[in-house]
Amino acid sequence: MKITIKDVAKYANVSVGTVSRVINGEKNVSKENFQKVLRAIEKLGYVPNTYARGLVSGKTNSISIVVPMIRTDFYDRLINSVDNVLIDNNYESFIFPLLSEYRLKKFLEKQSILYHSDGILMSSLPINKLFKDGVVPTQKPVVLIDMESDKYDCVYIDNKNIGKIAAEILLEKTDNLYSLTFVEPDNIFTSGVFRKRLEGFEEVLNKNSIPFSTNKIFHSELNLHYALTKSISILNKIQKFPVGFFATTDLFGYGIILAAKNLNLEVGKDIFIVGVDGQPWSEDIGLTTIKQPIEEMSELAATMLLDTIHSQVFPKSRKSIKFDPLIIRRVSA
Amino acid sequence: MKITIKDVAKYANVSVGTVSRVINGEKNVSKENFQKVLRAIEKLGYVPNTYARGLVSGKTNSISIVVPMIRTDFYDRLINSVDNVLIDNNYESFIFPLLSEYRLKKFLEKQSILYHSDGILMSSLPINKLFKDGVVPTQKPVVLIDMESDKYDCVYIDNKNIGKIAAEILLEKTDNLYSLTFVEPDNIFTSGVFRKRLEGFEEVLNKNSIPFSTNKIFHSELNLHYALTKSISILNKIQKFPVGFFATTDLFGYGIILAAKNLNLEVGKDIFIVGVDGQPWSEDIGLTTIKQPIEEMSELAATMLLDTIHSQVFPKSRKSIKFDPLIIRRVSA
DNA sequence: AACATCTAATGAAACGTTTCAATAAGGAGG
DNA sequence: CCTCCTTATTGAAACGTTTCATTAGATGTT
Repeated sequence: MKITIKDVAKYANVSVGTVSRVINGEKNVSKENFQKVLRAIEKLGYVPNTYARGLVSGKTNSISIVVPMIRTDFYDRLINSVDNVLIDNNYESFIFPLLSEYRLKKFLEKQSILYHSDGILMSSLPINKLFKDGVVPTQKPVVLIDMESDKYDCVYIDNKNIGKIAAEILLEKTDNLYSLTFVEPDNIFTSGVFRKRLEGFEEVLNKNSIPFSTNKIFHSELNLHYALTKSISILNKIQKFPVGFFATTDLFGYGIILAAKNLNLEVGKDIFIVGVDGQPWSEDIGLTTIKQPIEEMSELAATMLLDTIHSQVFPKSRKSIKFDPLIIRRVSA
Repeated sequence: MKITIKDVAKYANVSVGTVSRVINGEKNVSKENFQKVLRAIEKLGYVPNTYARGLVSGKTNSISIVVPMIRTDFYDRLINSVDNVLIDNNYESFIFPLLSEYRLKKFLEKQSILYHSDGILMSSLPINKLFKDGVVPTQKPVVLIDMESDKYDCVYIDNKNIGKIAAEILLEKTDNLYSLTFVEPDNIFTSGVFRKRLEGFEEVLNKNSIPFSTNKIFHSELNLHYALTKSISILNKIQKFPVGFFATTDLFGYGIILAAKNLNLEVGKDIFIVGVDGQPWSEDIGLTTIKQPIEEMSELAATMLLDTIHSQVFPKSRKSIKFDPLIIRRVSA
């Protein structure tokens, strides 16, 4: 049989209102009754019904985190950082990884369970491609991470700037420059970060009148196996050394380093490499990398979201917060 | 302003009961009224309130999927397969990756949102370590994937058997055998699959009186970088060839293959390798592997869970379903 | 002593659905 | 023409909370 708040009230010999106030940690409960209610809850094994709560209060003490996938370090760190903020505020999170076309379609509909939490945190998605006019189909507060929008609060890093920084670092060493990058399929999942990074890179080279055209840009899939194979074939073709590589993600930097070792090229002398992401293992392989402060960004975004949820003031002013990347120099450049 | 079922009823000039039946696809609605209601819903932008629904019906048309982490191919495939079953039944899924101690703690509590769906699908977790007496704190139906229990329906693969098969394959080639495996930390997240695989492997070797002790077992972390580095140092120490390796997961097989190529060893001649998982990329690198039929297992588990949810009969008979692994032979063994 | 203020507690209304008993209308079978 | 099903519809009860107006008593202020 189901235990309801009424059973608790009866057992503790108080009114349901009092039990409710105890559960929600509100004041105006005598110490004596507070204890009586706690004991009753414990004794009866009472668990508040989320649906009844949500129905009447409109609050659920939960938020939704929407991410394109969950197979990378990036989102792992993101989710953990958000959770850290939620703990302190007694919130829970639902994670919604898109993963497939089916899931995506579900999540675009306004009746999706995604929108039944108190707020939405969305990361690394092309909001303007996904939603008509870039508007998420909900009245609930929305905060974006690693995305830009003029309609919602957002916390992001300037990917173009990452490319610029990479160019500047590599130019200290050589102007014989190449890039290994990922061609994002032109689908609704992709936000174009790789393209933006490369744009920034090209911009600096152009400004310095250094020749850089499509024949200097190579492509890989997002796995080490492919990156390594590709890097070996690229390095075999290169005539002039030293050479510099902008790896638009650390993974590619890893592939290039492995290939270089395979071909007996000395990293930091014959070949210079700058990666992006600041993966923990980049240290082990001596990869110079440009790191995104994911933890800081995620925590700030979560805090902003909770603030908006709790705020009574409408409309709140929209904030757009840009973070600077962190440069981590190692032997590779 | 919020649009409720009453607004729809008024607009369509029918009763709320009729609107409810339309929403839920029940019969006994005239074609005319059906269309009128649909138009009203569209026009007013009505979205049913999940909380009101859950409160009165006790159903949510959603299930929870609990996984230890979400950064591997295994769970990616598992979730997609489950989703495929859910689509056909108009269900949605919530994914609960444990990820951190905090999340774990949350999910062990009986009031966790995890238990507010219609059923729970749990994968690859040490149920007896996590829950007292191996009992999940809910009355909702539970089905386990890649786990064994005498209390719940489960769909699993015999990991010990995987080790046995690996031994038999490698013994065709050589009895100079080693293993590269993962030492699962003795915490509440780990289910001991790696240990079981190795046990099966050792059992066959013992039966064949082949010397195999701890000095033949090497350990790696679960990332390619580590596996590769470790493999190189191992192969450098090995004197006698050919040599055979049981990689308790494909990832380690990959590391060994990369290391072998690095040291100019011919895979399939100087060195034999058997991996576990049947990752898609194992084909590209010619890795012989023992695959778990994740898709089949997951789909079956999801179907069983939905059956139990819809079943009126209690108690249902408990089922324990064991799958056989698939052997995929390639150049590496 | 009179009045205002604060704290603790109550009980009922409200939240937005589903479900169910009740009713009406139509058609089939005799 | 009567009875019995079947189909379509209604309106109200029920679900388990939170919230709010109300009350009562205790405390403080003039």
